[in-house]
Amino acid sequence: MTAAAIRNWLAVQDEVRRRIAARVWRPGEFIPHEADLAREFGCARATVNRALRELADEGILDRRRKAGTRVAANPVRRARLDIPLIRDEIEGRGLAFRHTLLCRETALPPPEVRARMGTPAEARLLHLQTLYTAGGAPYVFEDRWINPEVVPAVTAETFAAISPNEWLVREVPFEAGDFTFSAITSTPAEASVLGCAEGVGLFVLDRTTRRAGRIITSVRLVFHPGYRMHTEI
Amino acid sequence: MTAAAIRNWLAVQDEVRRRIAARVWRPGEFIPHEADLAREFGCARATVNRALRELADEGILDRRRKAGTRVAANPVRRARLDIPLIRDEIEGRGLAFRHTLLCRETALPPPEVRARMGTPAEARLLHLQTLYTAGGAPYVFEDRWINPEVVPAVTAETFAAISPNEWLVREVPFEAGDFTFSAITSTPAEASVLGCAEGVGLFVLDRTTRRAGRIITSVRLVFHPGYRMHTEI
DNA sequence: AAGTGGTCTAGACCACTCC
DNA sequence: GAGTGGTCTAGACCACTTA
Repeated sequence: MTAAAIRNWLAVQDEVRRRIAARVWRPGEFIPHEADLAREFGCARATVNRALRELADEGILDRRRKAGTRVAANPVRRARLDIPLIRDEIEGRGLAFRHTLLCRETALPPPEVRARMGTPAEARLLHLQTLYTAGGAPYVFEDRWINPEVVPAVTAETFAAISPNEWLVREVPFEAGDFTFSAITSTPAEASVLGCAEGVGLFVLDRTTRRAGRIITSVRLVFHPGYRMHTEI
Repeated sequence: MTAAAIRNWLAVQDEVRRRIAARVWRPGEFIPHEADLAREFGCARATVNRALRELADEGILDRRRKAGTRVAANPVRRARLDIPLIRDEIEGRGLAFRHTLLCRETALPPPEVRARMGTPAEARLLHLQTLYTAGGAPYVFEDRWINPEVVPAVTAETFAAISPNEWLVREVPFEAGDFTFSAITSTPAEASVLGCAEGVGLFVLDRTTRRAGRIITSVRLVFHPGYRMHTEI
């Protein structure tokens, strides 16, 4: 059986994956250069480059100029998490979405929020607490601080018609940020808001978002018991 | 002020990001075609293509043949989670890594594991329970089921010298799988293994991995209290 | 049917890094 | 200094989708 030419980048990628899985190329070993593979597969070097570049992005290959390309010795599993709008997440499950503003004040943030947001000690921030419900049942409790100096328009918004989550995505699109996932033990306050028992494990997402180096908002989402976040690789 | 030519794909991407952030191109709107942008920026269409393709991968743009390219209306935040080897994670924090096998048996899995793994009702699987410690303190408890029909070599392995986590990554590289993150309330058994109180929230990662359509292993990782998983965007 | 993005090519030059 | 991957180009054809 003679191998057919491998002329498109997906086929090249599959073949490389196959060779790694079949131990033709072992973890830590160098694989042939782009030019050699292009000759072997009967395609252009750019095609091989695209295939290998994406495998390197996935953490499967390790590439360095001059050194060459090797199979990653300690493969990192790289999962991609999609974090949708809360409204989309709830309505995507066929449930009715609703948000209720529990608190809207301008106040001095607690020290840990101030540290995350890097604001001066005397800076007052907008503080919003919102409960999102799915089909009437508490879904997630949002505790958010916004820097009005970075987003002045926020001071005029009541968040009656639109939730803070949606308003910010619409008003401040495509910023950078960091995410921290963890678990907490519910306090009496959280138990009361989410309508669950005190002392149960809750899934938490802390997010801080920046634009042009300035921190816009810092938010903690505390999900209802049993919440799961899923992804595939 | 005259705009300089934008000739490399990263500069093109930055400029597109800038225009979206500056509301030159608004969510839901079409942006110019690749050919027009290439002319405007003074670069090749392939350069624009690479920039726009990656933005589409990130969920920022929505591209369709014939229709064109538009700014995503409901931007999904897409976070990338790196899930390293447990050893690397612990040693990366400068702590001593150690694993202890608490259980190694061949048994009938509980129904939920059997459902996840799609094995016949009478199939016996290898069951491993392992505690991983960081600097002597419990770090994560691993409860794993392995299908020996898919990975026959596993029956000969004692996991004394190498942890199940590392063995599988080394033996079965680069497979597909799905991940579920959640929070649980610690049971007495988990509290005892992890050396924490009963009834606290613990971060949990459930993972099922496949190769060639067959399910290799299903694992639950229960992390110590206070564990955080972090990523940036 | 036509227009858009998706891809491939052959060649070239550049940037980085190891020797 | 030399060799590798990283990128850009100009052109071409293809695949998909919408009008």
